[in-house]
Amino acid sequence: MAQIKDVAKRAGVSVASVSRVLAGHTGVTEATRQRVLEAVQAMDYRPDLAARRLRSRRTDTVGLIVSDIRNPFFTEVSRAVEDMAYQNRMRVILCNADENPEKEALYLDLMRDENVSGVILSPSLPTLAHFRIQDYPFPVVLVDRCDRETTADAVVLDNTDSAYRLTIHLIEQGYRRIAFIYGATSATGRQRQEGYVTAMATHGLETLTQAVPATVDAARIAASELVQGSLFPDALMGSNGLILLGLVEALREARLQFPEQIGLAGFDDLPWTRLVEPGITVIAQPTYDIGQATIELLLQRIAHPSQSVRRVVLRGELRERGSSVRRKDATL
Amino acid sequence: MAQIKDVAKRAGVSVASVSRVLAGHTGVTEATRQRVLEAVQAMDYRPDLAARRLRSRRTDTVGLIVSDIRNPFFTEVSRAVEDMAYQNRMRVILCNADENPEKEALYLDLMRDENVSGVILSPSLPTLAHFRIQDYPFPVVLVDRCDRETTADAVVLDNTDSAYRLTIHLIEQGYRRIAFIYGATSATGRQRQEGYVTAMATHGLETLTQAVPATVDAARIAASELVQGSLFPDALMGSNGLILLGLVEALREARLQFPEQIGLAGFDDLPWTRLVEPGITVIAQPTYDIGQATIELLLQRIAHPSQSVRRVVLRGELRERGSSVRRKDATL
DNA sequence: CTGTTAGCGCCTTCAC
DNA sequence: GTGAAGGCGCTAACAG
Repeated sequence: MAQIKDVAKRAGVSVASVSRVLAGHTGVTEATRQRVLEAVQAMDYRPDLAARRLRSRRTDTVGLIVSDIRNPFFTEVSRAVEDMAYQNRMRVILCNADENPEKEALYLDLMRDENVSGVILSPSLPTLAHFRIQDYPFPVVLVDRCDRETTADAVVLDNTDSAYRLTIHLIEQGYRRIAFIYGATSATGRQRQEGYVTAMATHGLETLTQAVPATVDAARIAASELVQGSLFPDALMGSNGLILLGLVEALREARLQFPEQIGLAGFDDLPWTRLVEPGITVIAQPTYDIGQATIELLLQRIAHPSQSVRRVVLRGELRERGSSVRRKDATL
Repeated sequence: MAQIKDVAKRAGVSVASVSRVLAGHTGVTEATRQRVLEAVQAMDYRPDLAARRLRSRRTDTVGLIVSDIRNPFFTEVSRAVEDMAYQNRMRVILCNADENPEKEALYLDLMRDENVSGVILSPSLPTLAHFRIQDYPFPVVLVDRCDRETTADAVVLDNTDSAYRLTIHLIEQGYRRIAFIYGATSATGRQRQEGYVTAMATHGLETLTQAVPATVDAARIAASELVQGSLFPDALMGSNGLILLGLVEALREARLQFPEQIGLAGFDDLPWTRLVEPGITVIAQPTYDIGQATIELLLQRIAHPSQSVRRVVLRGELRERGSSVRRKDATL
């Protein structure tokens, strides 16, 4: 492997000049610049990143800690982060916390060891509860999940408002006993539940909520009990794509047709929500945009460590489909 | 930040001893070992990875270059890789090539710059065609995609055989004019197409194949033309989950019911294939196992650079569902 | 504008 | 068994 001094020798300059040219510093004669670049090219010189990182004390690396990589929401966010990061000459270290606070802590610790330039994190509820930005030696931008109280850069959906609009939609379609099944491990689920509660209260309706671990199976089991119990909901709402999937499975098992026998709506416009007849009404999240906004916020923060804390809130879009059409016997 | 010399000072030993203890070397008195560990603990000392990497010339980092992170197959593979890698004290650098050979080349180059310990790659067809393991200064294990000719460690599905079995299943169910729509950018698609062709030939049936870019939209458009054209297929097969999704969309648009009006089957047992009535017949891939086997192979290769090349072939599992049930008018 | 040089923090011979 | 010392390859401060 060619080293910087080999390049310097070949170009007939000092290592400092080579370094300067490669760093894009000004104050180098065009002539030397050319000679250096030529030598670099000829020798296929590649700076040793370990050495550079040791010397410069920066890694140009972003840590991405997602709650659950299997959730298509996070997949798409990761894709956006990855795209933008490499465009900005940054590496991405991927970590999947599997909704496990201990793993989150472990990975955050690892990020410290790695001396990353910054971290993107979608914290679980326990982590978020104790989260203080000043506990970390690197900038952190939260994505998807954050509290009103959290003092940190963040990019989130308008969760409460979106859930409110979705609930109102169901109410307007004539549903009354609407049950809300939501993920207990995230701030997002809770905020969406708040929106649901507010909407129900506005119309003087009783609420019916159920917190579950954010998995398909947990949602399926909870929904099964709900529809077969004595509470007789006339519509089901799920707080995210995985939970919504569990609800559909439960309704299939119970042989309940939607919207004829029970209404259905949820979050995340996943491909299958259009394919399951007659289509499922959802709030679509601008997932790629969320990821993009997050990495942009992080890059800005890295560039300007002391700029004021920002929160970017993106709007969810209601996509009405067959699963929530007006009940024949509805009376408003 | 505490450094190794601070720890040494506090423990009353030399930096060499600290280094030895931390590296788990033998030949250190239990007494000094204890004093060092105590000091490390007390000072919350963390070795500087950049320095360690420069000095040791190894990064303990794995590069993961997937074709398309949105494909749930690769999501699950990534999850397994990530799990196992961190369990083995390795970092994972994530790269999403988006089925783009240029991006693949770019990322492979980047892996070289990063001096990674090894790379996991799911190559596009062009990359695979020119792929020679000796062109890279690090071990590479291929995942999901590889040719018969490729001389490299690899973990793949029994693509040809699985496709053969799936096709035979359709034939046995009475389908005759079976069309196969497959991803043109991967060896996988082509191998599955071979299995289809073999199965059709076995029964003296005419083949009907269509290569498309491996995206939902491309598959949808191709399928639309196919079912509305003059070739009148009586069944459709898709070579992976994204393509299968496109096929379903096309059938919906054309208002063709499966299995009544047309049979349907494909690859990848995604959640929605059970939910789309009456369920879609698929070959299920052991995705997590594939990922796990891949990283294990890579770790072995890193440990034993000169061990013989290995190929791990995992078996796909046929899951029969309603979309391929026997046609009423079938005559074998 | 260019070159010389002193480290960045750690590991690892090599003596003792 | 332990310590002293020389780099790993690069950047940046300083001097010219």
